[in-house]
Amino acid sequence: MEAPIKILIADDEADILEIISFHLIKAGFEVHTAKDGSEAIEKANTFAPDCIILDIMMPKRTGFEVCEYLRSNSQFDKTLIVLLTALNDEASHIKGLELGGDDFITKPISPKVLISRISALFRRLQPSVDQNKVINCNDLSIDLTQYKTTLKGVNYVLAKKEFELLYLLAAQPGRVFLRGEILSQVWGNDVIVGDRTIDVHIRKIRAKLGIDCITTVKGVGYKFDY
Amino acid sequence: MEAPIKILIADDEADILEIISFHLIKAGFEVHTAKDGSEAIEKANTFAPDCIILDIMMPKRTGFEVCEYLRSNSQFDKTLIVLLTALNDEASHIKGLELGGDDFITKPISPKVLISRISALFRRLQPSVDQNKVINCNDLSIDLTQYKTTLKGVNYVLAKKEFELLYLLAAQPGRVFLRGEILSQVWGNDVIVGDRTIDVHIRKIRAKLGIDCITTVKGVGYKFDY
DNA sequence: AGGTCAGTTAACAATTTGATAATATAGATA
DNA sequence: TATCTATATTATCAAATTGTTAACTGACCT
Repeated sequence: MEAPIKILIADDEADILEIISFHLIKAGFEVHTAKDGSEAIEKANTFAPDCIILDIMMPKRTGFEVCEYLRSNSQFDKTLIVLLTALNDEASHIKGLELGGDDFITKPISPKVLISRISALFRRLQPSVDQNKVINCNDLSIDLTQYKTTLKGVNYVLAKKEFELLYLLAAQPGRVFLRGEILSQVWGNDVIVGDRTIDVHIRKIRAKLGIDCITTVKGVGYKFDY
Repeated sequence: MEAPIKILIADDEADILEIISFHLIKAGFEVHTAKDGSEAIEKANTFAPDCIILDIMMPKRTGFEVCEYLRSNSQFDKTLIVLLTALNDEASHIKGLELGGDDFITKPISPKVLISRISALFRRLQPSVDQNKVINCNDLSIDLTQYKTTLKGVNYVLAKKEFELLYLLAAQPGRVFLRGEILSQVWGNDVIVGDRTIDVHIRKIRAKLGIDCITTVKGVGYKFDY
């Protein structure tokens, strides 16, 4: 199971927060709330949500201001921003999108429509995420460009060979890699190392991650199975 | 100059076709039109547009049917689909998005809003190489135009090479840069400098900023992580 | 001429990694 | 069960890699 998508909702009307939260949670999202613009920025930094729903008319900072702040901060590059407003005003609509908003929805909002629209946005966002050689399997994520391995959101530091070995196996889950294949892929054809070397690295991966994601196929090789 | 973005509009009302075409062309898009669902499919195949705007109520085939056809065809995976309708009906709205539509807009349509929304969709679709010369990450700001680095509002003076190195890494937070990449990006391909040079500069950056924003990935390279 | 500073390098320390050997264990087979 | 084989485990050491410091060079300024 993958980590749930995190959504932050910011609105000063408690009723709206409540009803939208309810529906989003029911739809399987992890939801956080904020009651004004400042709190929205605070919680955005704390929770690193995947999507932020901002009411435009809010105390302390307007939705526009929050949007502008988020878009000037590269850590929120991939964060979807949905703006809400009671007034169906063309200028606001355009301004919201120009400030970097991804969607602009006019109240009254139908929760179902809101969820549909958010889902549509995520559907589009997804492909750009795994373009950078990330393997996702259940709650395990292996990112080649970042040399980063996370399990249930927690980061595990693997050494170079360990990482390359895990990445090789995980790239084709279930497929058995012969020892020879592993040697030539991870160590290269000219390097000669003993057979036990693979075992030791496999062991280190299993120990570090604490899960049994690599299965031994006796007399044949290893496979990723998780 | 890049090739213009191609948009196909399908609507049975000639007025609407005309007015939207006019505005889209003025906004720099290449526009094709279709007056019913069948023609839309035909022209989609011929012109391979980047975006297709579909009225739902059309002769021969409805916008829903066209949308469904396009989405069942992998060559249109990356094609944006925007659905238009005169009736603000929640069920249609949801249906349109569930069929794979990227946006759903209710008539009457403001051409400016339509263009804003389409632009917002393209902004997300194209992993735009950040033209922004200022990188902001948490309380750290790196301004290329001013060669200025501030942390929590305090200015830190980095030397040229230090700055360029930090800027390179921070431009893609999390991504590991190989030593070779760093050398060719910061020092240039022809310059030959010793191995320790990078380390020493990294060290100076870490010392000056006083924060651990650069992570070493042993045997691989360095990454910005803050 | 003297001083300062960025950039580089050399030398060495500190650390991490990888490979091996030795031993233990599990699984299969007779 | 005894035996054999393949793998698991552990400890150890060598090698690779990076961190750190200080010294050197040349540019630029006074």
